[in-house]
Amino acid sequence: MAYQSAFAALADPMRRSVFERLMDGPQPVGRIARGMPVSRPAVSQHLKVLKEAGLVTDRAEGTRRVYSIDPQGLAAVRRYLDQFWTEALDAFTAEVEKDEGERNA
Amino acid sequence: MAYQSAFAALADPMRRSVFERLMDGPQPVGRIARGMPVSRPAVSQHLKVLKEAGLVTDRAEGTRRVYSIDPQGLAAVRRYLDQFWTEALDAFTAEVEKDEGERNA
DNA sequence: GCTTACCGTAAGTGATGGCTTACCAAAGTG
DNA sequence: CACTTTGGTAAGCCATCACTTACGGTAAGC
Repeated sequence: MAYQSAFAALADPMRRSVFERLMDGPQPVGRIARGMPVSRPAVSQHLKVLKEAGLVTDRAEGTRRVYSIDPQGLAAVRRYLDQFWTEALDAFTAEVEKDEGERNA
Repeated sequence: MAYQSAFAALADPMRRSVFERLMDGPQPVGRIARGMPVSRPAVSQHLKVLKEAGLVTDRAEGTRRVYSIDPQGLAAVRRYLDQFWTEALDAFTAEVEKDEGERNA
């Protein structure tokens, strides 16, 4: 249902980096920002976008905010792609079979 | 391997519309553009981006160019997401179980 | 209470990107 | 050959966006 914002969120390379960092498990903003080529506020803004896209969740832990990956957004994108999968793949292989490898680009 | 450009390509709503139109099967540019709120050159530009992202392929048919969905780009995005799937989902459910529903957003 | 650490937000700026119109090339049709 | 159809490309414009610095607000430590 929110695959639209999820795509937009994952389109930016830096924001993907932020997202991928969370693969190592939940982390506070400061830790995520450390070692990144952009400022901490920039990371905060990226996290906000990711959160609105349902790709991450945050929880307060003292003065820190710990972010973790939210499977919800991932699931939305996955569903969107799967919607194409059979449909498009059928049409594609049908095309390929029709003119059996006379084209390759 | 080209999930990067695929995400960027699918981030734009209008470009997604172009892409989704191909679900009805391979179509020439003119047919795709007809009924769309943007000009035909705009559609051409979108198709170029989609092509470079490995999401569509084109073949010449007389003076027309017929575009179809290319599963290759879809597969790349799918693999990228799956890479998170287990990893992130494990971490997530682990977190959820740890503080068993005391937080909800 | 004061200071420090942590983080979100506001404002401003430079770059990216999607759109339009205009133009050009190629393939069919008389 | 002239004419039409089809579609890719160039140039220019305007909106969006990612980044920076500056600021404010809250929780912990002394």
